[in-house]
Amino acid sequence: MHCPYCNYYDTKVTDTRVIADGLTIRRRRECSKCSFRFSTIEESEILDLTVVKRDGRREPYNKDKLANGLKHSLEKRPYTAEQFKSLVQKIERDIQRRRKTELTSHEIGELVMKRLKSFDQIAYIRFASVYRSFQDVSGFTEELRGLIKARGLKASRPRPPINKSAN
Amino acid sequence: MHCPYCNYYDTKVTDTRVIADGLTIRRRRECSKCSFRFSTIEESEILDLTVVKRDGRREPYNKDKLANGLKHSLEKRPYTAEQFKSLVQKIERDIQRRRKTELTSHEIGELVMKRLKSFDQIAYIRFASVYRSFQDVSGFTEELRGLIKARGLKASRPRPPINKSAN
DNA sequence: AATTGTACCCCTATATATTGGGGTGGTCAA
DNA sequence: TTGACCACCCCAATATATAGGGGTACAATT
Repeated sequence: MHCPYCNYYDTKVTDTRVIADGLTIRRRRECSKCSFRFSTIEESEILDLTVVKRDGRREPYNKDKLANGLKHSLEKRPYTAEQFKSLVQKIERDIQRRRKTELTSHEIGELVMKRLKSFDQIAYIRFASVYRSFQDVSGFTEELRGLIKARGLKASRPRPPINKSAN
Repeated sequence: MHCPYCNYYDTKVTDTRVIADGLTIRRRRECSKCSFRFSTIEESEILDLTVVKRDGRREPYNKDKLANGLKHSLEKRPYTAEQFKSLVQKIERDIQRRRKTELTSHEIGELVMKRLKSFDQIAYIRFASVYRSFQDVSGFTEELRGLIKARGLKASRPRPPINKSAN
């Protein structure tokens, strides 16, 4: 990896730590030429997945689009950056567990809903009303009714930013 | 690094490629237990920098905040994801070249402006009007006058998404 | 005032990743 | 329809990173 300071092509690793539940590697690197030190992060990334949209168009999977959709549903809702990151990681893990090179945006939407439901119920309803409304209105209103009855529409408290074992 | 599929702690690298002008390493990994294959990305990350805000409060540097500020200035402006990423990388490189563990938000704002000026002049003006307005109004209006005269307020065309040599 | 967490630093033996070669299939643009 | 580009696949020799130890400093939290 190149040096961010002088752009020399060769840098060496001086320290390696596994962090965040083993999902991330943090390295400390040093430039072979100017000795500049810097940190790097290695993380899993979904690179070769094609998303098939409702109209049939296909496009490369894009983490930012997932994150933006989630942020939209979570607008003005209480959550920390760590909690959000963990949510995205869980959804991406669900995607990877499908072992597919193509997924429909609807399939991804279902995975998102599954995780959102236990993360923040208000966001879940917002998201679901977009992704499901035109498919099973009756089932969705049932769901809504159930939530209202059970919890009086209070959102579930976002969990503390602790990554427990796999989920 | 743990396996995203079965969460086993040990995965092995099967392939390594340096990409994006040497600023990024893409690895292909395989789980020692379930043989699941996945990709990872290693990138430079600024972890130990404290930002001193105008009111004196100090907080850890946060790439997302930088990105959000930029996106705000670039609202409705034409640019690609690659161009945006390259812009953020350049600014972070400028930050690293300062070799400081603390920077004021004003200093970061200056670095942002320097890069934004050649990226998109409309965004530059938007950003500058926030970061500079209360400090040197006369200098800023001079700047504006110059831009209007020289270019009739047309933004510079975002460059094609090619990363040339260091800058 | 004490504790937790994070980034950072250093060290060493062992195991692992890397580089460079060669190659496939798919998508996108010319 | 041809070429470019990207993610992916495989192999083998060499060089490099890793894990695990132990440690400092600082900030935020309790």
